[in-house]
Amino acid sequence: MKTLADLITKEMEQAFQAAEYDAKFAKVTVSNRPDLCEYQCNGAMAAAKTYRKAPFMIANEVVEKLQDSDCFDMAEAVNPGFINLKIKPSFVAGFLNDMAEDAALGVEKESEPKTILIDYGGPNVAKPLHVGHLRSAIIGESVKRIMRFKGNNVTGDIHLGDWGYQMGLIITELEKRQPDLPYFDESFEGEYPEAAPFTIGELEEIYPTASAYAKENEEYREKALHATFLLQNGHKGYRAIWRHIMDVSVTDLKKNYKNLNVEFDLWKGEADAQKYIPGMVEALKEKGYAHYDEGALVVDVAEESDKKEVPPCMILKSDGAALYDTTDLATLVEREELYQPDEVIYVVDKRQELHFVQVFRCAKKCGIVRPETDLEFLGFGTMNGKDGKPFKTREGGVMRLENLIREIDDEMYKKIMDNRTVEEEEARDTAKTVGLAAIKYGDLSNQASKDYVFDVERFTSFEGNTGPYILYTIVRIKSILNKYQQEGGSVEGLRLCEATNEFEKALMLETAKFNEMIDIVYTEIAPHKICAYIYDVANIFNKFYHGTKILTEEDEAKKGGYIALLKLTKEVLEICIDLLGFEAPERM
RNA sequence: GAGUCUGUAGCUCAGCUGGAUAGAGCAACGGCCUUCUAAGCCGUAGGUCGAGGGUUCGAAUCCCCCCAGGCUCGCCA
Repeated sequence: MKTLADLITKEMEQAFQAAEYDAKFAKVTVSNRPDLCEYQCNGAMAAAKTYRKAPFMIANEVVEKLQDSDCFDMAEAVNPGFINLKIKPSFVAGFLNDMAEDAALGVEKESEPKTILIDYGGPNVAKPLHVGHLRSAIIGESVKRIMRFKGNNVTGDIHLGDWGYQMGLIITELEKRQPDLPYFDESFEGEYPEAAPFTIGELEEIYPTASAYAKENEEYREKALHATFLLQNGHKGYRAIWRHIMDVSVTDLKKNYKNLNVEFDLWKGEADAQKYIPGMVEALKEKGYAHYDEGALVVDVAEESDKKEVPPCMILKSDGAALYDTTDLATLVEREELYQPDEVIYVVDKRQELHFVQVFRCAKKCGIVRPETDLEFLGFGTMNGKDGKPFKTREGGVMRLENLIREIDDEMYKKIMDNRTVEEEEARDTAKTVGLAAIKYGDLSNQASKDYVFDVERFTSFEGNTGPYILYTIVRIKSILNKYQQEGGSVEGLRLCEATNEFEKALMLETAKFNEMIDIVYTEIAPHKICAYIYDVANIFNKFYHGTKILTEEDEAKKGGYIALLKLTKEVLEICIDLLGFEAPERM
């Protein structure tokens, strides 16, 4: 269904035309002076130049044509040429009743659904998740849900870092510790054990140990590099170890992402792209796109309009090995073959922008993707600590994600136990739900592309513009609706009434902006605007709540209207937080 | 050095395809719980929107220049 702003603009267009002005000046926007009006049109001022006429006169002529509109309660021209508007309560109520009947609350699905692949998460196997992985997961998940809500065919791919030097390091360290394992016996002919020779805990210790040792011991480093080479060239025993690493690590990753309420459709990784590399490299050479430069195989991707030099996309190092560019290109080959996406969105640290510019250009230039494929780089900023520097533990180390979440949950749990008398188990559950909302809202309420400060104290204080405040508002609404039902009322089939006070009107107008807001968020890929919106809704609801007795209202029709408005507000908020990737508890 | 992003209240951030008096939250101060959850509501105080120039009837927003900071700049990912 149309947005409220569109409906109003249409009405305004008719008035402009009736007054013999071009309808293109009729755009109506939300007022920036809520004390004066609800919506406004600035078109008369823009039209003044075209028609060589005072803006105020134009505004007046247009306003005259609006006097018997069934849309506006008030339309007035104000100096220097603003047209100030107030919407008829009946018009808003009608709009909201239509909205309430629609499962998507008035949001239209994409008329031509696209096949979209979102590449996010990007953890490395065998390494614990740390705070650096948080943003990609949170933002990517939200973007996925938004795209999907608009009716697109969306696939989320975790794109594991599961190939390369790190694997060689683990294999080398493992051989050093347990040389008798059959994987290292070149003459071994039997079946390798099914169980992995390490736990996730051991694995997470092996990698950093090996990595540190390789930096000081050249021989060890050479060995690890060689192990990497052997693995990539199909060494049977190393392949078996690799599979163990994958099994153990992916099981653990799934558990961790589940705790974050983040879900991937595909658990593909860099390893899956390897088999596409030889063919791709051959094709690039054959078609003449790639050439050797300083010993490395590269594809030039510089363009004339570049303000700065864009280095070529490197396909093979001078020693013949593949690297980052290669794998990402091969992944695109794979994706094209398996999914033919119309759009691929990369939710990645913004520092990787240049790399993706190179990869995208190369993929387009060499026909790895179709010319019309939309390759989108959604770079996000760094999560900083209170000091404005990248987030660290108190000791200065990298903060593990699990620990961060635990810290927030514990803080949350204390707060719940202090404030309310609830069972311990319920408090634990609620703490998890609210803690996750605090983290996700804290992240998503900032523009993705900017760095932001993750302040544990602030995020656990739960006041003001926070996830918990939003949840608290939803819980309040739920509580009233539940009580209404306990008293024998039914929330189904109720109709919203015309607003009779300013708080109710404000809430209705805000709720009515839902589908317009979603469309903006969708086209701009801007989850933070959902946060801004629900914060407004929550604020306005709380004002309304404060000033209006709902359940004790004696006029039954009016009370029914209130309940219908509450139900709709709750649905709007719940859809929004679902798009952000968290949910509300029943009580808190 | 080049490119790029950022600079808005003490702190953390919105607003940036130009509109009327630049908005929130936190922190500070003062009110509101025998009544639907006080994780709330109401109020007070706090700003030459980094500096300067320009375009415009109108600039935090667009253009130029300068200052400060972050990030990136071919064989790591």
